[in-house]
Amino acid sequence: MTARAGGRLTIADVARAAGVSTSAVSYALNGKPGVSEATRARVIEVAGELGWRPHSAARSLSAARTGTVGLVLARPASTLGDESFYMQLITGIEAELAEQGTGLLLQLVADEDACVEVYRRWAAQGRVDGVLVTDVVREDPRPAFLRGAALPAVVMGGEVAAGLPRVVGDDQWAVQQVVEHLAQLGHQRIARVSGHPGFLHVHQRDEAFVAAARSAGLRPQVVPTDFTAQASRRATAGLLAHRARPTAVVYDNDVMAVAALAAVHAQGVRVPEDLSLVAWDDSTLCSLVHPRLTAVARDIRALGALAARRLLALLSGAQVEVDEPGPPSHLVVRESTAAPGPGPGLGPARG
Amino acid sequence: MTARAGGRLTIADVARAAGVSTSAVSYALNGKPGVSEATRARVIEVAGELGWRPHSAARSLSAARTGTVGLVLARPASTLGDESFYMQLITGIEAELAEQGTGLLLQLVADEDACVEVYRRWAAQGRVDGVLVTDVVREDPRPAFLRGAALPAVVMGGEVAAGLPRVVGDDQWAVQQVVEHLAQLGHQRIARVSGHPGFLHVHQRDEAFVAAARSAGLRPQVVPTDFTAQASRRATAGLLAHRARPTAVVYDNDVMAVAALAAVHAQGVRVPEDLSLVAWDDSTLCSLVHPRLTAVARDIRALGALAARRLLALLSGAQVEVDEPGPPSHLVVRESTAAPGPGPGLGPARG
DNA sequence: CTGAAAGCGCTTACAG
DNA sequence: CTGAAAGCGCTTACAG
Repeated sequence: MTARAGGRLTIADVARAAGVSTSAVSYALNGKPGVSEATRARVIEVAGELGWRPHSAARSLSAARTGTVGLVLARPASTLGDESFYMQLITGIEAELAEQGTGLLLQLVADEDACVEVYRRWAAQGRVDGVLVTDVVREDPRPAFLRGAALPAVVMGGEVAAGLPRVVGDDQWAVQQVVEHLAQLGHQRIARVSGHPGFLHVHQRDEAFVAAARSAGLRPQVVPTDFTAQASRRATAGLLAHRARPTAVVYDNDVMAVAALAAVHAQGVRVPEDLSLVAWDDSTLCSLVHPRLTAVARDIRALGALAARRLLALLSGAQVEVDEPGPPSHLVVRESTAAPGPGPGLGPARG
Repeated sequence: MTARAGGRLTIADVARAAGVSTSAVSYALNGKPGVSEATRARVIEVAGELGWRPHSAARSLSAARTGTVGLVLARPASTLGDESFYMQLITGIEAELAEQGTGLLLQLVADEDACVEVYRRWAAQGRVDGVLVTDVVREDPRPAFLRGAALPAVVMGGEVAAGLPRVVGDDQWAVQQVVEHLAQLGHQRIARVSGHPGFLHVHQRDEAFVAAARSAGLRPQVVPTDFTAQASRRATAGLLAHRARPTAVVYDNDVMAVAALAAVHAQGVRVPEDLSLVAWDDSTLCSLVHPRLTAVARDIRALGALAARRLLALLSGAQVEVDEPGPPSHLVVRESTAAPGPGPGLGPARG
């Protein structure tokens, strides 16, 4: 009942041990008709005893499916490390894939064009059965390529029509919740320190923010950044230097919000008495600091899992809706937001 | 010059287009002897024009190598997301692998036993050429399995003999730097809020900490945790409640250090006037807070890259040393460490 | 230096 | 329900 010395255990070994043909083993293990239930059970038992598993490459070659899904991330290494978003997303994706015995091939690249090159190579090599796409940018070359290359794909969190199946966010709704929260507290001038405007979700949050603020009678400002702590400090300092400074600022990630908190704190600006702060994408980090940050929370893991499940469905030939809503956002109100101070005076000199 | 309709482009198409045999194409593309340089050049050109790439599964099956390396992480999803360590490590690994055209298969599991199950499956399926191992625990089942399964592996950051090639850290040296720094500032009682004691590197840092403190004439304390912010707050509160409270605390990750900073700050304890804080594994987070945290910095990306390079060398049959030093640690002194306050009095009531 | 052929380990029509 | 055989797309001895 052991493999021949030096060799790999193959389907032939299992067939021999079970006293059936190799095709019977294949049918039995893959849950296909063509074998009696008695034979199927015996084959499964024998395979288990021997510890045989179908050779991945052989199966891929004959079945024309790899059992692997690809994820290419086009963000700087520092961003990937600092924002828990990506690891949470990967965790969610992986959990779903693992459940179905599918592997995750991960590659990190510099930009969307490099991303397309990876897709092109993977498609030519038959390396993956499909890919998961995130961080769609304006004029993103990926959707068009993926449609043309016949490489199945699901876009995560994209807000615009990409012509690909998508798990869509509810950013617009979430932006409204944030603005309403600030309006109810009595804020009149609110600002948004946003991420890189090339990202579609950033652009759409920007527009939603301005629209929601105006319709609530507030005066909005938007400052674009590159998602880094340094850019956040600079943007925040710029906002606070104005005569008509905002009394509340919404940041596009947790790192920028926390960096701003520390920076304004060091200048004697009190949060939330002098300035209210909101972070987008709640994280452990937001609860780590003092005061804890009010934040827009999403179940990123669920987003990843949902996208993975959809891709697997797509690969198994199921009909899938083009758009499916992702996990809902909700505002987690903590201590960093409160009613604005009495007047334009700001800082420790006040009171 | 195009593939036949509906079909995949194969080596036969390239051979036909170049007017040679398929074996000549294979030799030419793989840089093997057996073709003239003129033929090789023409084949490469034709393959490029057609956009042909060897089919991954076919190559794996015949060449008995997958061009893929595996990484299994056995940590809770929250830890993976919160600590930038993992994404930095993956970034470093991936950069090195990508350069050599090797893929990274990533899987997340609950514990070391589940990790072994994945290795077992991968080995049986011929899914990867080798694996990278991190977070070695006491009585870790993985090294023994990997040696037995003939699955090539390199251990990252392990400090003990695992019988596998390792990229080793310099934790002992780093601990000494931290302790010396605190001793020079005049601290007498120092504590270490360490991670889960099951991890070998944690255990070894614990021992090194106690030894270094004693030999410097200091009084050390060690409190084990599970690496979470909550455990850090509890451990820190416990330390500060003692009569002979420490005047400096070293935390085993950035999240715990930042959580403790916020917690003691909320209680009126000033950092560094009343309490000095040190974080292990510097990160963006450590520079985000106020005061910025003194921290032990390592080039995690370089660690990942080095381990990946070693594994690739191992796979290509090169002789590799069993132990190779990883990137050196160094102490980054910032504002969270200073000389201890004048007496046992602590908190806002003082002075 | 080149070509025809076997073989990697599966899956899947196809005939019994 | 079962078995013999072709085929997936490469690599690699082996004979010319």
